[in-house]
Amino acid sequence: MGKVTIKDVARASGVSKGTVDRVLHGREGVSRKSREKILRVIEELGYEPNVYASLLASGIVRSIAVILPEYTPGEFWGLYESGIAKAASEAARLNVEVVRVAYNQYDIDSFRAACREALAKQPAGVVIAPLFQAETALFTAELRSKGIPYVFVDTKIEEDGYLSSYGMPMYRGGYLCADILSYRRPCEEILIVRIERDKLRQSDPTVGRREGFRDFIRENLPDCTVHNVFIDPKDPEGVALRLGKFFREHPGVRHIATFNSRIHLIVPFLEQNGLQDLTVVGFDNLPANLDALRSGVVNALITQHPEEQAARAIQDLTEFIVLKKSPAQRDNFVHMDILTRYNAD
Amino acid sequence: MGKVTIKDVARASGVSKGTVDRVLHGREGVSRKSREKILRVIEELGYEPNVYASLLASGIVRSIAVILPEYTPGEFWGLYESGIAKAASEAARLNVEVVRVAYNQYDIDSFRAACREALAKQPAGVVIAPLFQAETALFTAELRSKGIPYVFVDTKIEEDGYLSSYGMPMYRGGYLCADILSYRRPCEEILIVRIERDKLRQSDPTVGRREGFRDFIRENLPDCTVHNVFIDPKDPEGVALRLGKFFREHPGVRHIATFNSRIHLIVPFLEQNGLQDLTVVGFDNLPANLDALRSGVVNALITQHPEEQAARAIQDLTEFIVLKKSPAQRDNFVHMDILTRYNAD
DNA sequence: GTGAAAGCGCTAACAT
DNA sequence: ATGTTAGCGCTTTCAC
Repeated sequence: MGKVTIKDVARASGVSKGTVDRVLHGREGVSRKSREKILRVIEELGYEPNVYASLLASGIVRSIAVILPEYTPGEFWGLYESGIAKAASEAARLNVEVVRVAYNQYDIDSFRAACREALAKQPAGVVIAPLFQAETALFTAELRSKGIPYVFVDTKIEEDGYLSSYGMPMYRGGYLCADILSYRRPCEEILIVRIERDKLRQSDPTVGRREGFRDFIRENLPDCTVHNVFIDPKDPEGVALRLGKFFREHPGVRHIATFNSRIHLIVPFLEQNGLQDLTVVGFDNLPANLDALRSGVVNALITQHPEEQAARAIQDLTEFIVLKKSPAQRDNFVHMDILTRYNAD
Repeated sequence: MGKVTIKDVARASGVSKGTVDRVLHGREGVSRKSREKILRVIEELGYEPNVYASLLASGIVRSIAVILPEYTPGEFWGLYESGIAKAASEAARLNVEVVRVAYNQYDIDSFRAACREALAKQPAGVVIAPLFQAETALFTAELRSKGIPYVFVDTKIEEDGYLSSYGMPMYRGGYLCADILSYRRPCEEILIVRIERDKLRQSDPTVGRREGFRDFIRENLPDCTVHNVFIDPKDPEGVALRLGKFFREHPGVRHIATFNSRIHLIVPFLEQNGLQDLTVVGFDNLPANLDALRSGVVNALITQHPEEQAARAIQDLTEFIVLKKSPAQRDNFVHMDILTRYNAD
């Protein structure tokens, strides 16, 4: 059972292992007669090749291109790294290497260039965070035409050719955010802090959260007013100025949320102005966010698990590429965790 | 990166591969000095052993015991076979063999004996369908004390030591069954056909379905009467007699369901008595059930995917045993499919 | 066309 | 206590 080797096939066919290998890989230079005989024997004996031994001997290395936004240390996209590293070392055992391609998430040309660059590496598979939807659709069409499998992380786009997808349910995340925010005390006004530059991006990944948030408010706190303030991450002074102005005009606001990972950006302002009696909720376990959680400035963080997304994306691709095994589940929503200062560690 | 081999470690340590292998496996006969040097080099070089090469060379074979109820051809538990076979051939590539242990699902002593038998095979892992709950708890406690991982299929028991579990959401299945049954036309009376002998079993796996069914009726068809008829699968004539009696007493009944896989047992009776204008719903895609679906006697089947459960259970165990990889998800509910004559094939 | 031989990373039996 | 060797199942040169 399953223990038939190439040697057995060779012996039973009256040829050498080399010849069997040739027909196994459909290579030239085997007589019609031998080929047929060998094929018959394979059938009879129920021979199945051992992928692992094959990989070991051939040394064929395939690569998976991982296309993600570039980041500076401490930013959201950096959270994927540990998962990528872990999965990469597993994949290495199967002769699959992981190559990184980064793009500027605010520059579509950079995204296009990243796609070209990835393709140039002749990957056997691609992991991609599709921040530019239309552009991604063009790229995946090309991947499909080349027969290259791909998986989405962070979000997916509406199409049907991907191997699997990993992401967080955005709408529910926003809904949950509103729930947590209003849980501790009644809220009549909420401040949403948003990123100025996100307006530039074709697809703002936080729209789903915004909708979920809005629906929760509509259903549960119809009298609550939601304010927006836009800030620029690169301009800390500007952040302080805008928030200062806002709180002078709206001194009664006691609830703040962000729909992105940047809640930490407002921490200095809150600390410097002694604004302690607030309820502050954000997303993602960036080191800076966790610090703010521990110090009590931020009350709760909703986290997805980017490292898990990355690891499983790479794993799915690796297994598909070398073992031809399809993932157990195609669309995967990672679970959300709610972190407070009491379970931050 | 990840490409450091035992040879590299040997060279850098100034010893032979053999010695490196010895420390890698904590075997005797290495000088303190060499051991420390080698350990240091392993650390520095970031050496990680290649499991696949190791397996290939050692030829160590581990086994997984699969403990399921025995069955005769065409019965429910036979549906697991194809999944077991498939997973077994995959596992074989990793030197894991699957051994079967069967028990009589109506005889607790037989179940106990099966557990003993499985244990005697010194398995590296166990797959089990826990039809006897209390008895299973005792067995898994023993597995835990021996450090043997196990996974549940079909149902799980309430404890916390299993590696993963696969099953169908019983309650929802029953709820769905009632929905489908009452979909086509109003129903005032329903006949549930049950198995006489299931009373004997300590845990009837269909109770969950019965509850879901009952709740649907209560919520949506409060005026509907539910009848029960008990039959003995081994006594076809008795089946006909009991059903005949029932329909003489309740000629208005137009809806029939089972909560187990045995809907096919009532097909001969329905055919022989020309009872065509009924709505009949059952569970599981047994060959006999599919035939009844195609011929129109049964209107719908709700199917779980036993073969998928088995395959994934074995896969989880194999990966855990040889690669130390934990399953992506611990509790898994397989999806339910609704089969009618139009999508039976 | 085909066989023989070496080698992939690792293990295990046998030397020394 | 350590090195050498053969071999796991398969691939890949290199002969013939």
